[in-house]
Order: sequence, then structure tokens, then C-alpha cells
Amino acid sequence: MARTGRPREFDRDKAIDAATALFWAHGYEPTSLTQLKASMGHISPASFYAAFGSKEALFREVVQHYLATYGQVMAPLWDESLPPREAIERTLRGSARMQAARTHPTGCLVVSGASNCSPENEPVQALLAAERQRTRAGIKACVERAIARNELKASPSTDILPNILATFFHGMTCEARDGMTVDTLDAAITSLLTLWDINTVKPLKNRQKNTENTGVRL
Amino acid sequence: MARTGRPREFDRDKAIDAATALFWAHGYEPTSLTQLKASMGHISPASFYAAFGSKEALFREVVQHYLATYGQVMAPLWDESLPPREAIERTLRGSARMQAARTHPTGCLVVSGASNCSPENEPVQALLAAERQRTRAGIKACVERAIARNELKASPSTDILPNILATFFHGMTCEARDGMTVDTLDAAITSLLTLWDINTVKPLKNRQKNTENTGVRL
DNA sequence: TAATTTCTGGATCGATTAATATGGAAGTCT
DNA sequence: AGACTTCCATATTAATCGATCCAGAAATTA
Repeated sequence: MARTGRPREFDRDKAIDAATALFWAHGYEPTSLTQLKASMGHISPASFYAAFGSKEALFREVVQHYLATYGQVMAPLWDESLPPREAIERTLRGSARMQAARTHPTGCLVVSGASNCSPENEPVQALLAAERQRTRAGIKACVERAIARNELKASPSTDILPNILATFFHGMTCEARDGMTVDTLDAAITSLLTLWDINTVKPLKNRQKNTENTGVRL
Repeated sequence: MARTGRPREFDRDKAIDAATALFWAHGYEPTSLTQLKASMGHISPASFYAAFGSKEALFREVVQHYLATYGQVMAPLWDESLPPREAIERTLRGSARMQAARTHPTGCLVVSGASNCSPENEPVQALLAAERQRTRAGIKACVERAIARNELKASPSTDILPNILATFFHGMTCEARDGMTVDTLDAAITSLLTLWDINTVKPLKNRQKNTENTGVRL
């Protein structure tokens, strides 16, 4: 769009990165414009508003950027070329590794990015809530696909499986932020997936071997 | 202590109740002094500070009050007169029912009460983090007690069981706040506890009957 | 009644919030 | 070169933040 005129002096992409780190670590409301501008190289208010519009608009950009990068650990959920169980397992293990990493704030931005909000910022909360709902739908679709492929038997305990997985998944944010390591989370995932395996149509004695050679992305 | 002088005109206990509802719904930082004072009957700043000292001191009182009332759903964890599995089950079901109830804000105050915090309020975050750690210790103690009583076999998958339960437990806050009903959470708990049962020393064929006649408190 | 204590309302503190306005320098395009 | 666009830095907006202070009213006890 902007092709003429004086070019911006700060790197917009790096600014988004810096804003992501701040919002991720402290949440939407506690992150002040002063902090944001400082993290972008002490840019002026005018530069900030010209580049991003508002704090909320910046946050929405940050969320999109997060989903397009870190959030890609959940991509297997919608990859229908993967066996459903592997899609779930890759998502869980990838998320565990991402959320517990020390190279950025721990936990998931979508879960904890706006969990404490004033009523006037309810739209921000709704944005993340919608994204979490998308995750639940993805998990549910995997389980239903497994049933359709005759890999899981249809039963009440299979019906509730997506809810268990979603609850555990969202709980990882709290655990990671409280210091749980990736190894511990990974071991928990291995054990949790037993709940999947005991609902398979033909239980294999050595099914647990599957959990070792499934790669983890990112 | 205060026996003479003009008595306070507002009900301090009701004020704590009102503050609990606000902090629970919006979190520590987004809840302003103005809101707090208004919820206590539009009391004056002087009355507020005379009665509570500061916003942070009030929050600490609120947390104690929360733990002594709503938080008592976790009491079974430290009740050694209960069989360990029943202690865990009562805690999970009681928490699910409490967190999903519509008579107060959903979710758990200890999990979401200060999840978005500025660095200067780190002590508030630490207060809740310590309480969460106490919960994890309680869950772990139950599992270890079950092993000591020869009700669970010692194994790697038993070792990780407390972490799975804690992650699920803390995830319930996110699910409840996003609208998951108590019935759904309850069904998920029933299925999750299968992970306990498959690690029992002598697996009973009709173990699942146990999940029906265990009472739920509060 | 007198003395004491603690309440109340209102004004106010400095700091910080997100957002806007202004004026001029800097760089791009024709 | 000249026109144009967009940048930057500095001030400043009104509102709100948590917290403090003071004067006077009110209720207790002696």
C-alpha cells in the first residue's frame, strides 16, 4: 500500500515480535503502551498509532502472528492425511514442548493472554475464547474421524474423550507457567493417551510402542 | 480488638463476599478500587483503607475466605480417613460442581485470579502459585498413599498419574469459564479415573460401579 | 454529660492510562 | 528540483489508577 513517503524507521515485524513477548508474558491489560513502545525501540505515540491503530488492533495482529508461528504446533489437528491418533499425539507433544520452552514466555497465549479482563475489553477475551473453541472442535473432529475409520469404537467413554483431551490441553498452560518441564508433560501425555488406546476397536498388546517413533515438530 | 468508638456501618463480611465475586470474575488487577468500594455500598476511601489496609491486603483476605469456603471442595485431599481414590474423586467432582455453578463466577479463583499480572504485583501471583503447588502436593500424597496401601502398583505410569490429575484439574478452570457444564465435566472425570483403575493392584471387572455411589460435597 | 474512638464524605495526591494534536524533518516519486 | 507523503519528537488531552489526608459527625464508654 504505502509506496511513497518517508519509510518507517523501526522494523514492524520485530515490533510485532516484541509485542508478542510482552502480551504473552503479562497478558493484554497489564501490558502498557509505554512498555510496548519501549520494546519497539522507544518509538513515539504517533508512530505507534500510525503503524498499528490501537492497542487492541495490535493485540489482534499479535494473536494472528502467534497462531501462524508458535500456534502451528496444533496444525496436525486439521491435517486429515494423518491418522487421527497421531494428529492428537503430535499436537499434544508439540504444544507441551512449545509451552514449556524457555526461549519465550511459558504457557499458551490463547489460554492466558486475556484471562483477567475488565468488562470493556470483553471483545479481546471473546477473540481468544473463539480460538479455544476452534481447538476443541479440532480435537473432536479427530476423535470422530477415528470412529468413522473404525479405529475407535463408538461408546460413551469415546464421546467424552474430546473433553478430557481439551481439559488436559488447556491445563498444560497452568502447569507450564508453574514450572512443569517438557519431560514431565511428555510423560503425562504418554500415559493420558492410554485412554485413547483402551477404546480402540482392536486393542494391540504393544500399542505403546507407537508413542516413541512419532515425531514432534517445531 | 475495637470495642469502643463508632461502629462500622457496612458489613465487613458481606464486603469480603462482594470483593470475592469481583476478584473472581475479573481478576486482581482489572478490579479497581472504585468497583470494590461501590460493591461494598459506596463506602469512602477512608473506610476502605481503615478496614482492609490496601487492595493487596484485601485480596489476601479474599483468598483466605475463598479457601475456607468454596475451596473446601479440596478438603478430601488431606482427609486420610478416606480411601485415596475416593479422596481424589470427591475432590475432582466437588471442584467440577463448584467451578461450573452459576451462582458465582465460574472457574477457580486460585487458578485464574491473578494470571495476568504486572511485574510489580508478582507477590500476588506467587501467593496463588503457592496454593496451586499445595494442591499438587495433596494429589501426589493421595497417589503415594494408595501405593503404600497396596491399592496402586508402583510403576512409571503411576508415578506420572499425579501430574495428569493436576493438569486436568487446573484445566477445568478454562473449560468451566468457557461454558462447559458440570455434567460434561463429571463424565470426563469418570472416564479420566480409568487411568487410576488400570493401575490398581487387582483390577476389578466392575470397578466402574464405584464411581456412582461416591458422594459429592457442597 | 464528657471524653474517647472511629467512622464518614469530600478533596486531593502524584503517577499512569490510552489516545490525540502539532510542527517540522526526512525520504520517495515525478 | 519540486511536490508529496510519512515519518519523528514533543506536548497534551481527559480519565483513571491506588492511596492519603482532613474536618466533622456519630456512637461508644466512663
